[in-house]
Amino acid sequence: MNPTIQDVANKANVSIATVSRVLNDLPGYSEKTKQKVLQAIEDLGYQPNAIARGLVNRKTGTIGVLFPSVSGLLSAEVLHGIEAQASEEGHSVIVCNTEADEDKTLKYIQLLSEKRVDGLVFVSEEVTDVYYKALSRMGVPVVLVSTQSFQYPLPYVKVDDRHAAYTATRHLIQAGHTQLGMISGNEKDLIAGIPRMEGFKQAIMEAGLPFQESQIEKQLSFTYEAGQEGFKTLLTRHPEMTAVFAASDEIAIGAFSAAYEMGISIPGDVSVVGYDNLKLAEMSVPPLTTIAQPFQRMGEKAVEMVLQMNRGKGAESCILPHVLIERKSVSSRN
Amino acid sequence: MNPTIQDVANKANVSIATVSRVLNDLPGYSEKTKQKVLQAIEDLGYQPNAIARGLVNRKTGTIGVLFPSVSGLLSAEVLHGIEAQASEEGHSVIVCNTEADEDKTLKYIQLLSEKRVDGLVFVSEEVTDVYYKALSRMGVPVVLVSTQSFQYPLPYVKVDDRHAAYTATRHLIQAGHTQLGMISGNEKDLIAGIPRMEGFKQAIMEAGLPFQESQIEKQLSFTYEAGQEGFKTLLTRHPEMTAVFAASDEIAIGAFSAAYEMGISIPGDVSVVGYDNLKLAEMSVPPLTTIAQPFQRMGEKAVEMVLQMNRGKGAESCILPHVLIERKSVSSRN
DNA sequence: TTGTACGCGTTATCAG
DNA sequence: CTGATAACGCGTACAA
Repeated sequence: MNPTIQDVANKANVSIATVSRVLNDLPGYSEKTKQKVLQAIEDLGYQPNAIARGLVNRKTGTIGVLFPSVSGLLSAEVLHGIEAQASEEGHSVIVCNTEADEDKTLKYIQLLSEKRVDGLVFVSEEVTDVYYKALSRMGVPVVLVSTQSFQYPLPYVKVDDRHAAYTATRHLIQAGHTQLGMISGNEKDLIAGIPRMEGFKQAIMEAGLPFQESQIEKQLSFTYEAGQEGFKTLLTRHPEMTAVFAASDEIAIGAFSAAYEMGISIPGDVSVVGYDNLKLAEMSVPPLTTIAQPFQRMGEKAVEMVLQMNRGKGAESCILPHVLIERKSVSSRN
Repeated sequence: MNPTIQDVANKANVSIATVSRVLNDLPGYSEKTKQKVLQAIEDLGYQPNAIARGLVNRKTGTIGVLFPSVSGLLSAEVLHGIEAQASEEGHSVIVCNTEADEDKTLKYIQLLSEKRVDGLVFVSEEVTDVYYKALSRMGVPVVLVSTQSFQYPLPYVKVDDRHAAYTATRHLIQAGHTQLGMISGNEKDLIAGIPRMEGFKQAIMEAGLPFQESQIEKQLSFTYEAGQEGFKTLLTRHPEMTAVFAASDEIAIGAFSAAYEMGISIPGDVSVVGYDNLKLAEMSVPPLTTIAQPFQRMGEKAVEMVLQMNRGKGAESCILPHVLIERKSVSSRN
């Protein structure tokens, strides 16, 4: 049905070896035969079969990506970067939505392994030992995005969460706020939970401001609903509060909604700074001041690393810089 | 390196044919040998090579998806549905970001063709004749999502844009509004542009309300910025306006922002209904009343159709139902 | 410069 | 019930 390299060879009156040569432009044929071959390819509408090619080369030109949630605003941006860089380097990407479920994740790793992907990117999820075992059995490069493993030597790309949280909090302090609160996501989360709380605390301590645990409202997730909930309980507990650091943009926007219901003006009564810089952040009223994570760049970098690794070179983990994006949700008290 | 079916056969003292049989549970072997084989597979940690399998079966278990933008909120939801259904049916999906660029799109079609995907899903983009030519050369099922082709017989899945716009507008009218406006996206867009404008007009006519073209503000895109811009010019042109239908949620949220700047209260002064029902819509202040497109279901349906088609059966296009989601951005004048 | 022939890992046909 | 063996489409030493 689809013409094969053999058909091309016949039509051009050469051997398949020669066709293969011009296809991969290797040396070893005259200009004249090259033209004949090219012509035959054109005439037949020949398209090389990447499957057959993959079988012999042991390279599929495909990398797999594991997301805990593909519909998350965040994943979409990381995926964008991954796809761009992969395409740039002539690879394609297979997306997998694990829903943070162990069975599903394991099944996907198995699947990607059978499909012989050249490497994979593991996003925003903790690497448990079962995962690691499955991953290392594949024998292909793996790089982590927006997460990291303390037990296993997997290279990662992320921002410095603690530092970023520090930056956010410091911004609030420099604007003259002294009564600060934080709405945190999951406090069990070793990556996005704890470090951000520590950064918050550190900034406060350094400024010589008083600190007590009740200033941090610990929610279970980083969602909009958590933000609504968290803002309410935080402000009833500490009515004097004048600024809050939200551990994610979604939380921040949830806080906006709660504030609106409570008749609290932002940034008039209380200032808010978020974390992530999703599209959302520029579309809110008021536009959200937030810490930008370079999601797209993170995706790109991860792919670069994977590809570099299976060129034989090792790859070092990297911490990408975060940036504070000033918009309209913080007011100055100076 | 990776154990092959041959290794398993050796270890179990059987032929590769037998191993293949138990692998694909075909009939023809005793329980005893089955156990031996299974044991060998277990011991070796054997994983079938999907590439080799694909070569002989002429089926890769992979489908390709073409998006004009992967980072769009909308694409993320469609992708979610696609991935879910594909995974459900044992397939994986390769994502491609065309950026609505012809060259890129063509290159991707070529790539997917070489990778011998079993079918593909084409999202939110017009099927030009070059595309169609490339597509049909592949000889695999193609289904359109959120778009449709008038020239070519490609099955699609979408909502009835005209009807949905009608529903939205009618909702405004039934709430007692008589001075309606619309912020439209690209008026050249045969799918998302024109039909929605027609639906808007139709609802107004049917209600016996006066209509003039200036009630529709035509923007170039469906973005947030278009919404900001559009709302301003629309309301300066028609200060008497009390309700507006936005051709997308992003436009609606942009309108919220503009309204805020202009000191116009929503829904106090003017009511707004959006279109899409993105995550965004529930997170805005006030929460946005909007037309829900079942994006996830659309993605699912599309892969169902693709898979069904390469089982030999044809697939009919389908119009999925839209639903009006009432939230807080519309006030009643009755 | 060009062609032959083997191998990549499976499935499927056919003979035992 | 089981085992050779021919495809599948391509890359590549090796020979010519």
